[in-house]
Formats: sequence, C-alpha cells, structure tokens
Amino acid sequence: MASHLTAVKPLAALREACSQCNLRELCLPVGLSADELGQIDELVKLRRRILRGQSLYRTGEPFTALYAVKTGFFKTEILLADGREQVTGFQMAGELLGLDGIGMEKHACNAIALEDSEVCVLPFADLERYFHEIAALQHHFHKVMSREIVRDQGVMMLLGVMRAEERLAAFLLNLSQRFTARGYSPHEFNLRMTRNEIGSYLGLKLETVSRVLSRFQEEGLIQVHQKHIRIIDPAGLKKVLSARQDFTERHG
Amino acid sequence: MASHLTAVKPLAALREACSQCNLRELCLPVGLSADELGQIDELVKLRRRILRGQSLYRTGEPFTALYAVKTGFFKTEILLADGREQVTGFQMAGELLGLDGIGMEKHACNAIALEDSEVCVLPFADLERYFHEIAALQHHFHKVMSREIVRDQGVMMLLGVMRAEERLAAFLLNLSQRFTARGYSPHEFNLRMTRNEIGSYLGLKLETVSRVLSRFQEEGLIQVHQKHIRIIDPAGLKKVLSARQDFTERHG
DNA sequence: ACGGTGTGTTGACACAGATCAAACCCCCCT
DNA sequence: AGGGGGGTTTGATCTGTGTCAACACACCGT
Repeated sequence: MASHLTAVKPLAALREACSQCNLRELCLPVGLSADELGQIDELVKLRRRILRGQSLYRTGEPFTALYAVKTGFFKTEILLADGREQVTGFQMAGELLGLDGIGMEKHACNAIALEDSEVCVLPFADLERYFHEIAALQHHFHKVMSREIVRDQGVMMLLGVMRAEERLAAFLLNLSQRFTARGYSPHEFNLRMTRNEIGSYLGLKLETVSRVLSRFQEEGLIQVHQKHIRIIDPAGLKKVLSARQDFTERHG
Repeated sequence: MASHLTAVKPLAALREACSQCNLRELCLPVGLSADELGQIDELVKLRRRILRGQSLYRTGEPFTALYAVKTGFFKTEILLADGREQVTGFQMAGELLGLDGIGMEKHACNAIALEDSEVCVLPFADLERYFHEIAALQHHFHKVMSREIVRDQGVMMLLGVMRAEERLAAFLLNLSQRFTARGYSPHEFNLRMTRNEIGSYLGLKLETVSRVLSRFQEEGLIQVHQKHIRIIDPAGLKKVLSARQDFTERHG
C-alpha cells in the first residue's frame, strides 16, 4: 500500500522525497522509522542549485529555512568590519546549514558554495510543525544542534590551545572521517577549499598551512599534490594530535 | 484570582516556580505569556547548590537535564589528553548549561562553579514533552540553542583573527553588557574568574591578560584592581575592537 | 600551444605573545 | 599578629607564526 502511494506520486516529488534519498542515514531524518520518514516527504518542496562561489545566504538576510546539503560543498564565514574573515565551518553532503539564523531570525554568517552544489530547502516554520507530530524528529533535531555546539567547541580548542601542526592534523583526520562516512576513501581525497580558507578556519595564514603540509609530507605522514591529499600514516597524524613534545619528554 | 491560587501553593513550590522567578525575562521562558508561564511551573522540581570549585557535571557523565543558573557563576571547559584546557564559556544567572550533552547523551565538557551557585534542574525529557503543548517554548528553545551556536562562532572569531587587545576589549564589553542586562552597573563589576581562566577562554596566557589589562589602565580605558574592573571609556574600548592600526592607517 | 590569473611553495626576516623568573599583593588560617 | 599560598604583576628573553617577497605551478580561455 505504501508502495502504491509512492507509485502514483509525481516523478518530481519522488525525486525530492527524503525517504528515497541516499543521504537519509546522514541527514536530518537519521534514525526515523520508515513510517516517520514517509511523513516528512512533503517537508522538502524545494531544491536550490548554488554555483561555485555563489552564496546560499548572507549575513543579515532574513532567516526562513534550514538547508540540507544534497550535493556539493560549502563554507560558512563571518566577517569583521575591517574585512578580516573567519571561516567557521565546511559543510558536505547530508550536513545542515542555517542553524545560526534561528536565534535572531537573520542569518549570522555567509554560506558560500565551494563547488556547484544543491541543497534541500527545509522551511523552518514547517519543520517546527512536524516536530509536534514526530517526536523522534524533534529529538533528533535537538541532537543535531547540540552536536553543532560541541563541534564549535572543538574548534575553540583547536584555535585556543593547539599549535599549527596539531590543527592541521586534526583538520585532515576530521575530513578523512567525514569522507569515510559518505562512502569515500579515508586515505585519499581532494580538498575543496584553498589554503587560504583552510588557514582562515584554523586561525593560521596560508603560508603556514602550506609549510605544515609540506613538513607532513617530508615526514611521510601524507602526500600532497595541490588539492589532492593522500594520508599515508593515519596513526602518525593522530600522534601529532595527542603528543606534545615537551609533554612526552616530561611524562612519557 | 491568580494571587489566590499562588497563595495556596506550598511554599516550596512557590519558591521554585518560573512564573515567580525574577530571571524569567532572561531565562528559558522569556517571551512566554502569563498562561504559558504558569504551565511550566512544574517543570522545575529540583534545585541544586554547587559550591565554589565544585562541578555541576563533568565530561562523559550521562546527560539527563539542562540547568538554568539561578544564582552564581560558572565556567565550562574542555580538556585535552595532555592536560591543556580550553574554557569554552562563562555562564551567569539566567543562562543555560548542558546543551552540549544532548547530542551524544553524555556531557561534552566540565561545568564548574566559580562561586557558590544554585541551578534549576530542567529534566530534558520533560522539557521536550512540554514543547508539544507550548509551541512558543519550543521555538524559544531553538532560538536559545541557535544563539549559543552564534556565540560560539563569535568566540572562533576572537580566537582565530583577533589580537590580544581586541580579545580583551571584546571580553570586557561582553561582560559589561551581560551584567547590565541583569540590572548591574555597566561600568563596574567584579570578575569571578582568574587571569588564567580569562586567558584560557581567550586563547592567551595569564601574563598576557595581565599585561593587556595594565596597558588598558595606562591608556585610561579602564581601572583594574585585582578582580575589580571599572570601565572608564567604553567608547575607547569599542574602538580597540574595530580599529586595527594598519587598517586605519591605510584606509582611515 | 600560449599567456594570464589565481593558487601554492619556499625563503628571509620581524614581531606578538609565550616562557621563564622574581617579586608582590591579598586574603585566609592559625 | 604572623605566616603561607594562591593569584597577579612586571621584566627579560625566546620562539612559532606572521609578513613580505619572489617564484612556480596549474588551469582557463583564446
């Protein structure tokens, strides 16, 4: 009967439906039952294509919807009056954009596509209405927001206490892990962002990023060729993260 | 009639009730109607006293509840394996603690009282149940979480791109603004945290914090005496924030 | 195939903030 | 009242990362 219903849906709707999406295990509806999944198929009525370099939204624009990355790659950034910028995150397929906008009903950063991308539009008022019917969706949404807070606090740790090598090691391992979750190789991937954008995210200058990557290559941890990264020695990278030299000298 | 009803409530309940709390305009129930406020009076069944230096919760402990600071002052911190720590925030009356725990159902940081404090315990499962009945509460909760995300991204900006003086200026202005919202003087307050904790929050060493505060004093921006701060020239502090020297030289 | 432009690499040097060290202050405890 | 200890200030020096600069590479459109 469910299959009969979907069969008569217009093709367009079928294509859009969360229940048919191969990202459903990564995206907002993760953990929903088949029934619940079917219930939210009408939530996404709209997709948006964003070309590389274009913005999905900009600081100050009214907030109306969250966006789930369907394909492509984004960065979010905040700008200071004098032009200095901080990249606050990189978002890939299945990840949510726009959470920053709920609080003030205005977006609090720029979201910019780093490659041609497509997003599902989740009108937030609709979403909150669904929460009343589907407690699991509400609960999962709270988890997503909470994890975003924890992720941000991890970035604070990066920026506040780690040295350049540790930041880069953490960054590469994080990317590797997220690519893996999406079915790509953990050992090999292409960076979608420039050295400057990596630096801005990690609180470093692009020259430092470049130098540290070169050093990692000399040490046999990775191979770098432009945007292509091959992780040779993941354990070695993890060691960079956990082992400050003076600490191991003193204690280990 | 409302006064009659509250009069017959047990004294304990009266003391606990959100509708009677003088923080209701700052805390989670902000913006609720009187009716809605009455509805959540039973949410908080428990208060906890935390002595100075004690923890409200620690990393890894199971998450069951959010906490609203009733009186006192907290810090949240995350620790690296080698002992380095990052203070991720300071929380004062009316602010919420524990949002970090929702995602993984375990707390992701330590919350430590910087003075003898009292918190209202908001069992999270109960809270989510209230959301179904009170849409405004649900919506406001989402705003609170979103603002926490935006706050964290502001800290990333601090840590990623600002110089030491800018970080301290932003920190002092932020404290001043939050004290003001609580009815205290914008110009004069006591720091509840040590130089070391300020430094950890701002990604600086305590000596640097001390030096910058001394410099601000020499420049007539503030007066510092131990933990007591008097802001003499708020506009001057704001200028420290917005005006990078080389930028104003080039463009101003 | 060929410049042009955006991006990345590498080197030399500078500097903000870290580190090390000493003294000081304030408050609390006995 | 005196002593102790945590917290703070200040000075001298060191260092990791920034800054400036020159060049190399890659990809684009023509």
